Parts: sequence; C-alpha cells; structure tokens
Amino acid sequence: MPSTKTQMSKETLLPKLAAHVLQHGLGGASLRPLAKAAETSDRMLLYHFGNKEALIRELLAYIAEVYSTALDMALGDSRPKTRKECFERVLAQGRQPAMQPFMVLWWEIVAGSARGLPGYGEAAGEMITKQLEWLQSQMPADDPDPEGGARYLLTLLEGTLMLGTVGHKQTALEGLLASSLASSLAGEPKGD
Amino acid sequence: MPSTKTQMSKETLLPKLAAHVLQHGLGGASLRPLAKAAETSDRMLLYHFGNKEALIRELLAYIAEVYSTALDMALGDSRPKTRKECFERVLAQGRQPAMQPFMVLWWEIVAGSARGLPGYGEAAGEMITKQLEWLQSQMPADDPDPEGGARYLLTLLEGTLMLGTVGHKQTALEGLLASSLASSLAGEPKGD
DNA sequence: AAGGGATTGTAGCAACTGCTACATTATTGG
DNA sequence: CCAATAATGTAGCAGTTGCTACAATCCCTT
Repeated sequence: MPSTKTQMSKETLLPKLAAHVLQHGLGGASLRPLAKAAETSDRMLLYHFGNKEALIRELLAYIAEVYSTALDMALGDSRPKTRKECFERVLAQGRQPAMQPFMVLWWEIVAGSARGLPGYGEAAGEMITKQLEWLQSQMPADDPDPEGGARYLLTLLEGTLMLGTVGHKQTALEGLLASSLASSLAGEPKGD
Repeated sequence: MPSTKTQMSKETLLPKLAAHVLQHGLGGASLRPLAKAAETSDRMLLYHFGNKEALIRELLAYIAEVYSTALDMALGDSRPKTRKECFERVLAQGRQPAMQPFMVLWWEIVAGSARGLPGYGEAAGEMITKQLEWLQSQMPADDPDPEGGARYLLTLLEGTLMLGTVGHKQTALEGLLASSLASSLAGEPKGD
C-alpha cells in the first residue's frame, strides 16, 4: 500500500496554498482552510512558516515568481507591428478567462500594498517590474522608444484593466479611441 | 416639525463608521470595533442595519456619496488651458496627503469589486462615474473632444495612481513622457 | 540497534466573529 | 396618564481565529 506519508516542505505546500488563495482570496484566508487546501493541518503550516504573516509573505513571493515565469513562457512568437497591436495583445491576455482569478487576486495585492501590509508591496512591485520587462520585449521592433513606450502602455493598460473591473470597460476603450493617443497607439512618430 | 431629536440613526452613525473604515480598512472591519468607533454597541449596529452585509453596503454607498460631494466642492475655479495641466491638477489632488486614506480605501473597494462582494461594485462604479464627470467638467474650454479626452485622462490617471501605490510612480511618470502628453510634459523636472 | 533530531498528531486556549434572546428604558400618540 | 412602540443594555451562543503544549512518530546517523 503506497499510503506513503509524503514529506512536506514549503516547496510542496506553496503551490497548493497559491491555488487556494487564487480561488478564495488573500484577505479572508485563515490557517485552517489553507491547511485543508494543502492537505495538512494548521499546526504544520505554522511549523513550516513560523507564523501566518511569514506564510503570507512567502506565499506572495511565490505567486510573484509564478507570475514571472508565466510571463516568460507567454513570450509572443512574433513581434507586434504597432503599439496598438502590442497593447491589444497584452490587454487580451489579461482578459483571458484563465487569467481572471489572478486578476482578482492582483487587486487584492494592490490594496494590501496601499495599506502597507507586509509582503504585499514587494510582490506587487516585482510583478509590475516583470510585466514592464515583458511589455518592453514585446514592443514593435521598429519602435522609436521601446522603453518609454512600454511604460506608457503599461500605465494605460493598468488603468484600462482597473476601469474594467469596476464596470467601466467601455469608458476606457472609448477614451483610447478619442485621443491623439490613437496615433501614439499606432506607433507612429509624433509630428505634433 | 418632525421628531425633535433622534438619538441614533443610520445618518448619525454612517459618518463615524466611514471615518473608522477610512483609517482601518474595510476588509478587517468587524462589528465591535466599528461600534466602538461609532460610540455604540454591535447590538445597535445590527438593530439599525439588519446585518453586517447591509451595513457595509450602506456604508459604501455613503462613502461614494461623500466622495461625490467632495468632488463637487473641489470644482476648479479656473479651467486648465491644456490637457496636461488638467491631468496634473487631478493627479496632484489625488496625491494630497488628506486624500491618502481615501486612496488606500479605494484600492480595497476595487479589490472587493473584482471579487464581486456585495456593494463594492456599485460604489466603485459610482465613484468612477462621478470622477469622469468631474474630469470632463475640468477639461480645457477649447478641447476638441472633452468627453473622449476625459475618458483618456481618467484611464491614464488611474494607471498612474495604481503604479504609484505599488512603488512604480517613476515608471508611470516616465511613461507619460512617451505619451501624447509628452509635448507639454517635456522639459519638466521629474519629481519623486 | 540505539539515539536523536526532524516531522507530525491531538487537544486545547483565549480572543474574537456575527448574531440573538431577553429585559429594560425612553418616547410618543391617544 | 397610559399603553404602545422605538431604542438600548446585558448576556450569551456557536463557530472561527492564530497559536501553543505535549506527546508521538518518523528517518538518518552512528
């Protein structure tokens, strides 16, 4: 009978904890439900992580890491030809149904970051940094300013995503169309 | 003349509850601390609001209302001359120290909205709608497209604010340099 | 095989959660 | 003034919270 009592470590626990948190949120996460999701006991979680705060901190770092490698694997096979195409590609990726749980968690991380909760700010900063790198690598090959353009698109993207989550998706999209940004989105050098 | 003096009602409770929530957050808010902040008992809060969910819902609606009237009173005495000036004015307002507690709460509302918590989405939507109206009323008088421009600036603004809360204020500002606002932003000293 | 550290189970504590039952006081209409 | 209703206080319940004490078991080294 392979009723093997698998030895547990942080490394085996974290993926299950992350899965639970992605589904049920960070704020309401308490030890016993987390332990159940990881097929352990609260006793064990505290044994491995010390206390809840450290657990959340490590969990957030792990999630940021997972997000980072996910972005690495999502590197587009082909470069977009325009900034607009680049923006749309990234926006579409952020709105994939599979991405939804992560997006929901993301805003919780931002909120915790704003409130100064331990670990939140670091994780949020890492994830944004990574996304910026990724975005820059996805910029059109002939873009006159890939670095600044990526930063600009990131700002626009996050604003668009946020408005989307509060029911103003249309507002953001119409804003993009109705501005001189249209040319900027097209990646054409400014002649203004 | 109606009743001479109501001892305690939702109307007298809500401001104190809002103050407490602005300081300590929504997620961790529980009845007894809320009651203490409002100089009552948990018993009374439930008497007036029915249950906690309804309390939070009404509290969020009240906060959205307060925010709305605050924006009304913050109507600029003079119209900005450019979109850039308009953007900077609103951004500066959002970064005032007095605005900080509200900003922190705002991201919690966005997070709750993303998670579908009752009342959060409605409050967030109202607040964004109001901010959009306000922004539109603050657009330059000669703007070719005040409606679309306001939507664009709002998207940019929210992205900028969010990046600021996760430690990427500089990223957003540098991104703006590469945007359609660049012409007016160029040559300005960077501040961080 | 024995010792010893690493790992895990069981039980429980004190504080807190939303909420309720019951009793009491205050206010007001008849 | 008295009764009805609104408003408040007291006490507590059942469940959850993070965390701990204590003991048992595992596995590796000697």
